[in-house]
Amino acid sequence: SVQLEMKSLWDEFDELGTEMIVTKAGRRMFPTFQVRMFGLDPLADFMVMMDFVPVDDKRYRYSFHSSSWVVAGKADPHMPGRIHVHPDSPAKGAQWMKQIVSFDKLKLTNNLLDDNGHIILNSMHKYQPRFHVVYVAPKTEDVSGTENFRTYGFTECKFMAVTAYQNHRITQLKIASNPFAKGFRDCDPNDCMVEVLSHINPTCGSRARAQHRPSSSLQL
Amino acid sequence: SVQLEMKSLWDEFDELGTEMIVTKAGRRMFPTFQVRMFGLDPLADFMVMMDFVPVDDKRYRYSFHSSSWVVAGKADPHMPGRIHVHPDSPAKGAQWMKQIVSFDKLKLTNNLLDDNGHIILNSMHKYQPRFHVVYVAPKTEDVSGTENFRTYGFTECKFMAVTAYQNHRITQLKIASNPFAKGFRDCDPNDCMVEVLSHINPTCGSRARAQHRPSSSLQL
DNA sequence: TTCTTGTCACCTAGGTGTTAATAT
DNA sequence: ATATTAACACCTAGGTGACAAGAA
Repeated sequence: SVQLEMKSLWDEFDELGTEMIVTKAGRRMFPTFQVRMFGLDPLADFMVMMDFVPVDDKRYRYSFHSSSWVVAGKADPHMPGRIHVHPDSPAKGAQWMKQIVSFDKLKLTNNLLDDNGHIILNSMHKYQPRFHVVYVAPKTEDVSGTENFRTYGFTECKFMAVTAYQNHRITQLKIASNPFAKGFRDCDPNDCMVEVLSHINPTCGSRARAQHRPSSSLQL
Repeated sequence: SVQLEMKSLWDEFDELGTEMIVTKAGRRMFPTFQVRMFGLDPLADFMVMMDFVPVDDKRYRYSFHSSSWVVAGKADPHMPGRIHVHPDSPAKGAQWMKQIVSFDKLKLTNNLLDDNGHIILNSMHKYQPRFHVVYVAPKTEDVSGTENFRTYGFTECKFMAVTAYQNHRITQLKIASNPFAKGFRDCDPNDCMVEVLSHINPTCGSRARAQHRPSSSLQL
């Protein structure tokens, strides 16, 4: 079985409507997709991978008037989705289970001609991440006719691919929870979103940036 | 067969008497040990690893008077040396051959109780790096009695383990050639050791640091 | 209008030799 | 004397959203 790591953070994003940036060069996901794995044969070899499936056949746009996503037509054509194989693959079951499996090298792009092996997505379309475990049979073993892989879907990880954030609350939650965005936090180091980030161990040591408009202070 | 990468740089250090820093937390080697591999079976699995053997049974100290290393007694007891397995192991021959194999995760320590898996060395002792390729036989194959590994020694990579640099010329060559030490270069960005570093692609964009004593300017 | 792109200041994360203090 | 340690300024390398300019 598989357990999503940082589930409470994913849920918090999901309630607002998660957005993930896609860029030409490739952008990491935040939150990072991470899982704990259980019940594997410790001595057998497994490949571990992710892919992304369209949630529906629609194209969306963000209505700032209603602060919500609205359907904007039929989906653009979906190419067959790429698969991101975890770089530690293949490895023994014991190896996968002894630590959190993190897909922090995975990047999302909107470049249809990408040749960096990144995941290609259409902006303004909705996707859901999937997780796959593939059993690597020894050459001596006959696996024809037996199910040698398993797929896990995570609905709480669904997101809209965007080139720029649409929902301002998503932006603020990213800033509040992603350490690399610490430079955009406008709060005191000692009084900093502790309740919202209780699941992260928040070291908010940034000084406020005066250039921000004060009206954008955190209100989630 | 195996070819040492950056051999000209290694030779340059070797002529001065290479020194490598060892610390409690672990220190990377510079130059980094990197090789190109040839002639492997592309479809077979191999493990690739390094270890370090004492060059002799002596302890040294640096004589500043003669600017050279002199014997300071019998070697301290050598523990059985640890082996650093390249993190990409195991992998197919094709994988190893298609790019430079770099041991940039390898760290040297003088902490006899190290539990980070670093290579433990005695300071003021001389060592030589070795490179090993181990053939991983399929379970069906009988390899008893056959040589299933090969070892390569690199005399031009021998070095003295130290906790602080002794030979000032080594310090200067490290500063001149290691990008992470760029902050200690005291030269113009446009006129910067190009002849010494011709094998590195020197981007020497650092401003001079006034606090250095000018007498230490590069004279290799 | 709506969406995308490139540049930027500001971070995280970690690899350098220096230096002063400490150990042996 | 000689060798080691720990804190430090200064780098490399790369992940953030903001912003202005450009494209559709």
